[in-house]
Amino acid sequence: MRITLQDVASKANVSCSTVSRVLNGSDDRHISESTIRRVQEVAREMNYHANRAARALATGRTNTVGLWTYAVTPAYYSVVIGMVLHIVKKSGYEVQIMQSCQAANALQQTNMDLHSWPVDGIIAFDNGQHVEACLKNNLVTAPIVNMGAHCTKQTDYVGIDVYSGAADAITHLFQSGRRRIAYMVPGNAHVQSDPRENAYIDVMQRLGLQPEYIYIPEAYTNSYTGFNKSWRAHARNAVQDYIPANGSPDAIFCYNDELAIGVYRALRDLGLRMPDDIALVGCDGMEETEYFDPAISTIIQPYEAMCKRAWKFLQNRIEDSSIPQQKALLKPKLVVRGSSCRVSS
Amino acid sequence: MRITLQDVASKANVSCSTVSRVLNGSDDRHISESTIRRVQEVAREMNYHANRAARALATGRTNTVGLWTYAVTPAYYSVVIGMVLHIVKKSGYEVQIMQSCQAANALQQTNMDLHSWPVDGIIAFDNGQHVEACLKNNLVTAPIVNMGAHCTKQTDYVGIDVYSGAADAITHLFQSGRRRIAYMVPGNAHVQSDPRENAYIDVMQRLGLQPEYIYIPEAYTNSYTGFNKSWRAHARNAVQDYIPANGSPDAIFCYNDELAIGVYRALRDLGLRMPDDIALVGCDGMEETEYFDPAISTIIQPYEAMCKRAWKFLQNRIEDSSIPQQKALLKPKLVVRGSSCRVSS
DNA sequence: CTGAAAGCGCTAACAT
DNA sequence: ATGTTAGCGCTTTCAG
Repeated sequence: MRITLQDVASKANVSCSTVSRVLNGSDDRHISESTIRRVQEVAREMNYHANRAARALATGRTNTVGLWTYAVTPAYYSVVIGMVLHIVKKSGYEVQIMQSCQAANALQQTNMDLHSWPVDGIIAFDNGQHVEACLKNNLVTAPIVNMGAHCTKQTDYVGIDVYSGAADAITHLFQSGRRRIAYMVPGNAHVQSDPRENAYIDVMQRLGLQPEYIYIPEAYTNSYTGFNKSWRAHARNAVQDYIPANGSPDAIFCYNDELAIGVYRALRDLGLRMPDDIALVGCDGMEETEYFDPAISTIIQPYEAMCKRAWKFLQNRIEDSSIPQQKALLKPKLVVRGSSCRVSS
Repeated sequence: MRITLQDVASKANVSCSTVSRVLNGSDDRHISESTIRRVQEVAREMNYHANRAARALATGRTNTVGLWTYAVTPAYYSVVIGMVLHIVKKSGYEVQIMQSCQAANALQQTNMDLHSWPVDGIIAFDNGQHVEACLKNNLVTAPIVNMGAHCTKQTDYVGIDVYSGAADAITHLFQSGRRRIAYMVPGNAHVQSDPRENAYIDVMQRLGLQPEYIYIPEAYTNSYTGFNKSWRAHARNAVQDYIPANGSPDAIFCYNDELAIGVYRALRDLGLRMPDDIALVGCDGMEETEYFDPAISTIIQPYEAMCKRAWKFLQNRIEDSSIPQQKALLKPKLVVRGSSCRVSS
């Protein structure tokens, strides 16, 4: 069977408390060098590893952090998930992924998850509203760090200033001569009061231009799992319908890169050339945007820095819950490519 | 604090064993209808949820399954991960993701993971070799179901017959007049004895054609995490170097779609037209392949069926470890698009 | 510096 | 049909 603390203790001729102390490196107690060495050696040669369940029961801490994400899809979500797994596991924690995209019962689901296997802390990615709802309903006792473009300010957070990135994008389009600049956005609830959209509205107004929306029906984007048809397909369909009916804008700025890729394909379908006939800018910095021809302009988000910072914040908070609120705001970066500008490709 | 079984028991005026029995629905015991109803009601109104750590300690089962994957990246890995999470969580299990891509210490890492929080079972995706290594070293006691194109036959498995898909692809290229058909493949260890490659070798030989390889250096693909430059970039570079030096093949068949996308871009860089000058076929069925222009031909894998089947197999095995080996082999499907054929797009 | 013992919340014999 | 009790493997007072 599995090796227990007792097994190690017997073999090393000490009590299990001693083994526990050695292996956890408790500082307050002094243990003789020789005992330490002996115990460590025995533990290693027996290939001993503490049973986390038992430890969790004894300490009340699970050494697990929850990762809240809207979905797990081959887009920026998975980039962030991969990074968080990598970073957090290095610190000896496990990661438990919770998807909040089953919109209808998200709260209830979260409630279950939280109660069944209490986590020591939560990293929430782009889920400000969900976080606020959980807080309001007293669902969570574990500390939360919120990160991404849609952060609540009620917790520690590592935000990304998408507003500035989006403003840069609109300005760039204007400066390269575009006037009819449309914004493509999913109509679903989880993106209410989106900074990209606010930037779009503000900058368009300042420039004296008329906002123009291309919507993706809420129904399509509301329950996005690996099983569904993706946002790309819906974006493609939307543009295929929209442009013949309304004529072509000079530029389309998209809520994210998945949509931009769908739009890209629709424009090719319709025989419109980028950047000559129409300019295209996405958002998020998904790597594949660079592989289209022309490459698709986008707003690159500093995901790695964001994840590392968030985990640092969470560790601080777990260690001492009384520290003042931790805040950071990272800047994304507009990358102009061939889809919106004749210069580069 | 958290609600315990005892709290519920007190409030319902029963013992905790009764509560436990009611909530777990033990069949062998009979409990009065009224008690059942009362306990359930109290539990619900107190928002009681069992502590998994305590349960795990008592039962020796964690209600957690390990998901072994090579990496977490915005490619087919994340499609599969999203599906597994979805499917497995619905059965009340937690999922613990383990990445085996840190090649050097994969075994050691796995060893640690396995011992620290024992899982009830493991779903291993595309990791046959790693699975075999773990088996050989007696690292695993939990049952394993291996799924994907690289399965070991030593466990229950849900394989995908990529050999046939790849053979179809080569045949298709030949039939549309291609003769110099190159195969692009990463040179790293985790794909030794790959069915695609075997199919390539066999079919080329049968057709009397000379195999031709475009390699991606092992160093690049060996430690693929979210932090690294992706395979796409390496594929692009490889082709940018290869074709000027060796002239252009009539067709390139790629180990996966990420590579195909990199190749796509390199061909555009070099001014080569698809499908006129050269044909391109990828493998895996990543959705974005459809959004390039021309759309990239690929081999679509039945991921959803695979995941569901694998979980079924694992549940069977967990329930009764003595059942005979469970095997399934699913067929992928070649999808011919504009990158390899003038007809469709 | 080390050991003994209580207890974390739950399940599963074993009683009744 | 329900209650009592003995652990599961670990941490952590409290003794010594």
